Amino acid sequence: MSGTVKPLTSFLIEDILSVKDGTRFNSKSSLQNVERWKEECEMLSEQLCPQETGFRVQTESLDSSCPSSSDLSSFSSSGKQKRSRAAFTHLQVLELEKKFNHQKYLSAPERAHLASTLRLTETQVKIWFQNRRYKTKRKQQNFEFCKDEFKAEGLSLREDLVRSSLITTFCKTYQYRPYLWDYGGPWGTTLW
DNA sequence: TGCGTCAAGGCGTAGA
DNA sequence: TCTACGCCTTGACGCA
Repeated sequence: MSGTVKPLTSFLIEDILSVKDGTRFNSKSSLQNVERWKEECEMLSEQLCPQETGFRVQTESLDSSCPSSSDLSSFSSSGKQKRSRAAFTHLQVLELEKKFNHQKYLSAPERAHLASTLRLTETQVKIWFQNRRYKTKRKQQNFEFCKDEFKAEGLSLREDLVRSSLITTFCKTYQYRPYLWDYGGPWGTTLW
């Protein structure tokens, strides 16, 4: 795992989802990211799946930015091995998200299959799902917390969430749990 | 440069 | 004992 193989770009889950829903992430940078991501996906699709439309995953298309074990040779100045952080490609995340939308847990064979399809290790897929479940849970908890707080203040939730500037200040207080402002996600319909 | 995000590390727990 | 999980933290990275 190393940083020698750089991903095409950085991106956010929001970037992917805001392609479908351009109204939610309308900041300048978000739009730029979306455009950039669309271009990259189109490029990849053309490159790798010339006869197919959309963003179908093919094994060949997932030349992961996931570092190989041979890249583990980066060391810090102290001689300690530098910790690396793999950055999955857009398509990998897209497929993982799609799978997660259908099932929150994978069996071993399913995980193995998904891992080989996406050219990731089974551990990476396992950890991704683990982190994803935790992220969703935190988001849910955060929402419940905010909801309770607003109820306590006598505000009707959805309208006032939009209207009131209180939401800004309130949730800044809880910015250490950023997931509330993530996209709707698999359980997003229960949130928004 | 501070901050947010996220893959991965680490620890405790449960089930087979 | 092994494996996978939840929970929380760490460290790398990109952005404003």
